[in-house]
Formats: sequence, structure tokens, C-alpha cells
Amino acid sequence: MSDDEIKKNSIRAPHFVTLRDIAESASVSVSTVSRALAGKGLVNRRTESRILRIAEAMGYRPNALARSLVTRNSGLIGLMLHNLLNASFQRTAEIIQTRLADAGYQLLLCITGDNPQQEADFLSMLFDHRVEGLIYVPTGKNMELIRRFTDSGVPVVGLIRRQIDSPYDSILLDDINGAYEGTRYLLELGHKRIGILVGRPETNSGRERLEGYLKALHEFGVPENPNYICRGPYNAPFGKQACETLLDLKTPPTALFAANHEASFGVMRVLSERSISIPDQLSLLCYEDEPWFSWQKPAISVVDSGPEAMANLAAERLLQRIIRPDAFSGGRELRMGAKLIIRDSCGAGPGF
Amino acid sequence: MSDDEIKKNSIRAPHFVTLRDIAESASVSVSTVSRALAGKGLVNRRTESRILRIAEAMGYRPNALARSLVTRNSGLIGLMLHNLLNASFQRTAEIIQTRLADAGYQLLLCITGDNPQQEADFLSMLFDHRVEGLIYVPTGKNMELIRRFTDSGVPVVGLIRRQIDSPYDSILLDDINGAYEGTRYLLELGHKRIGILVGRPETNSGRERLEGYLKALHEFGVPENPNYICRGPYNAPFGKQACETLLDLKTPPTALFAANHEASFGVMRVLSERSISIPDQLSLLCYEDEPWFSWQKPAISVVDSGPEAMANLAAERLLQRIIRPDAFSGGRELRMGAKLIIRDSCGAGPGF
DNA sequence: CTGTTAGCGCATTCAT
DNA sequence: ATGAATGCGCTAACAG
Repeated sequence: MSDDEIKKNSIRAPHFVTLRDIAESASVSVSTVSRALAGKGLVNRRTESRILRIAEAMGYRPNALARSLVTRNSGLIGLMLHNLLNASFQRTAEIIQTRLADAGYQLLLCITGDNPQQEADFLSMLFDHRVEGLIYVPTGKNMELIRRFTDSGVPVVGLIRRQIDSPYDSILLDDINGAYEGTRYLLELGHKRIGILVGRPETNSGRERLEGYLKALHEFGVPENPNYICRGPYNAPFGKQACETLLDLKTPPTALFAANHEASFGVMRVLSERSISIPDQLSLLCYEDEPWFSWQKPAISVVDSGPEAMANLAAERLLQRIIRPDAFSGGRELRMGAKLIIRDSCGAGPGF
Repeated sequence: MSDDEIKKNSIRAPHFVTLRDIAESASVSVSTVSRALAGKGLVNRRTESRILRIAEAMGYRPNALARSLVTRNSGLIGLMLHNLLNASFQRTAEIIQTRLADAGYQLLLCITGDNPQQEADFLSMLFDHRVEGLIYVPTGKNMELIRRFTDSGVPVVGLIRRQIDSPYDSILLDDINGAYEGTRYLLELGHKRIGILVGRPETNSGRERLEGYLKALHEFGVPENPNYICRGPYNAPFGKQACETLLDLKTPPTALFAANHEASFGVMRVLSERSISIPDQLSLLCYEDEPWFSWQKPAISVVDSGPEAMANLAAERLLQRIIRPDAFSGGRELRMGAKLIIRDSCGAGPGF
């Protein structure tokens, strides 16, 4: 009978070792065990080490949930990204998780697919889990939910996109300047027929990169040519189609600025298909670095948007806010400067 | 005085709304609120809806920590990977998080860098957080810690690598067969001088892929040539060096099997540099698909190890175990079959 | 249908 | 230096 009970329990309810178990085994109170394990030296040296040994022997591990409940620190941080396909997001996720783990936090990862409803669901779940901080790329549709966090004193850091009046810090990319620098580089090489592929006008990067491109053009007194501007979705097929269109122009560009990252794949495919020699026949500049860009022949020059720096900054910033929750200091906006990485895919243009 | 207190509290202690708050506001007991929110219909329709409205109005959100503590379900699942750079790991992470989120679980992401110490630390943290399941790529050095999970009835699913006698399910890749199929494909195309790049003998994939390669060779009566076999680390520089070595042989291979994924980058670089025409002058087959492979010209044929299928299976398997924790059924080993994806990088060989 | 009572595992007063 | 008592927010068994 009793035997039966024991067996039944041991199979179905794998009891986790608790402070109480240790306390009983050590013939002390739960509080003493708690203190001993805290290691603040509030306990007799001898009994402390005895308790430690027993705890070790019993395989004790603190229940983070119970602890969180009383300390009001979950040790959890939420990270919400669109996907993990984009090289920038990968770097971001990896760096942030590593940095936060070093600081003793665990990362709750959420992939939204840039879907506002998904975002809303995840935001609720993260809130329920009482994350102590949140880093995310906003869709912009769930500001009321975000306000839940900020109102509760949970720091939030936004990435890449930002609504005006966001009650939290944001780390943005300097797409205007990045595109400007890239275009200027091509202009200085002597190109004036520069084709550009960018995201749609609805997107931030689409607008800003085009703006930077135009700014450089104007600065060099080069008239803009609508035929040289291709706007489309973030995918390879668009890049293929756009590249073909550009190359088939009566006076095709002498340089291509693939400022829509995903489209670069399609562009490179077309250039290979048509056996266009880079940079002799055509100069190619891409946006956002990709590991294999440097292993292409020729190695592809890029405007690097700096995802690593952004991720590091985001993690740092969040940790700062957690430590010093100055309620009134939120809402700052930081721009992560873009950097031109010159490799071998751009050559001299016809000149002016 | 009282005013002062209130202000002070409202600034420094952003009180989260609790069941008690709602109960007071609705003049009912905490349990009634709990029941109403549970929505099992154990409460008067009218009061239930009233409570729901009040909860909504007060912005109530359940404290997952408190709930977990009593229900003994954290709703958390751990995922431990080496990195997020490898395309297979990205897909794995994304798919698993999505699948588990659908099932109502949140993912705690850990990046170990294949470092046993890191792995140990993460395993402890995950255990402390009382994850309800764990999916990971084992280093193989922390079996005692893993046993903590399995002994406690927490299901574990191993990925890619497996120690004999692991007390949990593993989803492995069929590298032997994958390499065999790939090699056989090249042989059938008429190649007999096939160079191969694989991981070091210490690695699983290194050993198995070489085995598959040799098996195919023997089956076709082709003698193995040590000069055609290059073993090295998982990185691009190795690929570059190895590829150069192979090509500089007096009788270089007519086909290259880049079965060390990361090395593929270096290989492709060399082939471009030397303007070797694929597949006319040389056939190229890679291992593990990469998004841009299909956008190269020619599109690269690969042996796909099936990370998506593996991730899906892992998630499914874990969820099953969580639902039905049949203590005695663990320890199964599943092989995820590899698949040959034929694109344009392999052509006819000289024949036999 | 509803309120009261008991914890979940832990940290933290308050006594001693 | 230690034990007893309290409560974190919630669910669940028990009475009514």
C-alpha cells in the first residue's frame, strides 16, 4: 500500500529538491538554508558549509520562478525580431543574447514575421512573464501595449524603426547618410549613371536610402533619372527583374547600388548570367554586409549598416536602464552610423 | 503625509495589477476573479462579465511567474545552439520558436559557441527557470546536467550529435547517406576523380560524410585517392586553401564535393578567381543549402541536410513528450534523411 | 455559484 | 547566528 504510493509518486511527480528538503536533511530552518545559499555570510561558517554540501549532494537548484516572484526580478528579457533569415537580424540576436547572458539575463526570443497581430500576442506574453526589459523592431501598430511596459517601469529599446513620440530609446540606422556615402563614393569614382534598387516608399529604409542617393546626386550636380530608380519588395526576384530592366535601358547605368539588401541576390544572379564583368563593365555596390560578399570574386563592396554595433549598443543601453530606471530620461533616439567597406566591386566610371 | 507616500510609491514601485486589485474593485473574492478569468464558466454570467470588464479596464495581465509556481508549468522551453551564423541553425531556431509559440510556449534562447562550460552554465539556468523542455545540440560534455532534466521528467531532444546511451531522443542527420548519394550522383555523371572537402575526423559530420563518400567510390569500383581528400575546420579559409591544393594537383579532380559547408565559401572564391567554368571545366556539389546558392550562376547543386524538417520534427517530438511523458520511451534516435537538390553546377564527367 | 483556506518555493522581516 | 512568521500572485480543494 505505502509501497504502492511511493512508486506511483516517484514515477508521476518528479519532485524538485527544495529548500525545505535541505532544511530537513540538515536539521535547520528553511531561512538558514536560504541564507547559507545566498552566501552573504550571515550564517555560521561551519553550518553554512555543511548546508552547501548537502545542497550539492541533493542536487539542489533554486527555483527561479519562486525567487522571481518575491524579488520581483524575473531575470528575463524579451527580444522580438521579424525573422532570422536576414544576416543583420542573426548578428543582432546572437550578440544580444550573448551580451545579456553575460549580465545574467536570459533571452525570450520572439519571431513576428513583421505581423502586428503576432507582435501583439508576443508583447502580452512577454509582459505576463514579467520580462525586465524588451528589445524589439516595432511594427508600429501596438503602442498601447508597449506603453504597458514603459508605464510599469520596464525599459524598452527599439531597433531600426521608430514612431514619433515613442516613450523609449531607439537605435536607428543612418540610412540617409549611408546611401549618401555610398552614392558619393560611386560619383567620385566618376560614375554619373547610377542605378539604384531600394525598398518601397512605405518603408523607412526605402525612403531614407533614396533620399541619401538623391542628395549625393544633387550635390554633384547630376540630374536624377527616374529610370535609374527601382523600388520594390525585399526579395531576390525583385532584384533580378529590376537589374534586368536597368541593364536593358538604351543608356544603362555604369554603376549599380543594390540598396535593397535581399534584392542583391537577384542582381548578382543576373550579372553572372549575362557574364558582365565586375567592376570593369559595371560597378556594384551593395547595402548591409553578408558573410559571403567578401568571398565572392570580385569581393563585393558594401555600405555596412552596422548591426553588430547596433546590437551591442542596444544591449548596453537596456542594461543601463535596468540598473538606473530614470523614469524621465527615456525617449532618446540614437543613430548608428553606416560605414563604407571598400572591396573590389567598384571601379572608375566614365568621368564627368 | 499620506499624499507623500502615495506619490513616492507611484513613482518608484510601478505596481502591477493583481487579482486582488480586481477583487476589491469588484467586491468579490480573489478566487472568483481567478475563476472568472479562467473562463471555465464556473461563475455567474453577469458577475463574470463584470469582472472581465473591470480587469480589462484596469489593464490586468496575469503574472506568469506566480501561475507557473502553482501549476508547475513554466511555459518555457530552452533552445541551445552553437551559433546563429550557420544557415541551418538559423532555420532551426526560427522554425522551432514559431512552432512552439503556436503551442503556447516561449523560447529561452542560448548560444553556446560549442563551449562546454557555457553549455553547463546555460543548462543550470534553464533548469532553474524550470523549462518544460529542452532542445539542444550537445557538446557531449555535460551529461550529468542533462540527466537532471530527464530525471525530473523534463523531456529533452538532442540535435545533430548524440552520445551513446543518451537518455533522450535525438534527431540526427544522415550524413553517411547524404554524402553517399552526393558522391554517387557525381559518379553516375561520369566523374571518377572526385575531390572532397570534409570536417576533421574528430567531428561527426567529418567522419560520416567521408564514410559515405568512400562507400560510393568503392561501390563504383573507383579506388580512393588520398590526395583528393581534404579535411579541415569549418571555415572559408580552409576551403580556399584546400581547393587550391586540389586544383594544383598534376591530375586534378573533375568534380568537387564541398561537404564542409563553411568551406564552400572559400571554394567558390577560388573557382571565381581562376575563372573556372562551372560545370564545364569542373563540377561542384555542396553540402547544406544556403539561400544564395540558388541565386548563383550557375545555381549550385547541394545535398540538403534538411534543417527545416529536423527542426519541425524536434519541436513536434518535444511537444509530444511534454503531453505524454512516457518515462520509459525515451532514448530513441531518428535519422533525418538527406536530399539531393540538383541545380546547374554539375555536369558530365569524362566517363569510365 | 461563491468565499475561505492552503499552499507553490523562496526571501525577508522580526524576534530570539 | 538562527527560527518563526509573512507574503509575492496565483490556483485549487474545501466548504457552504
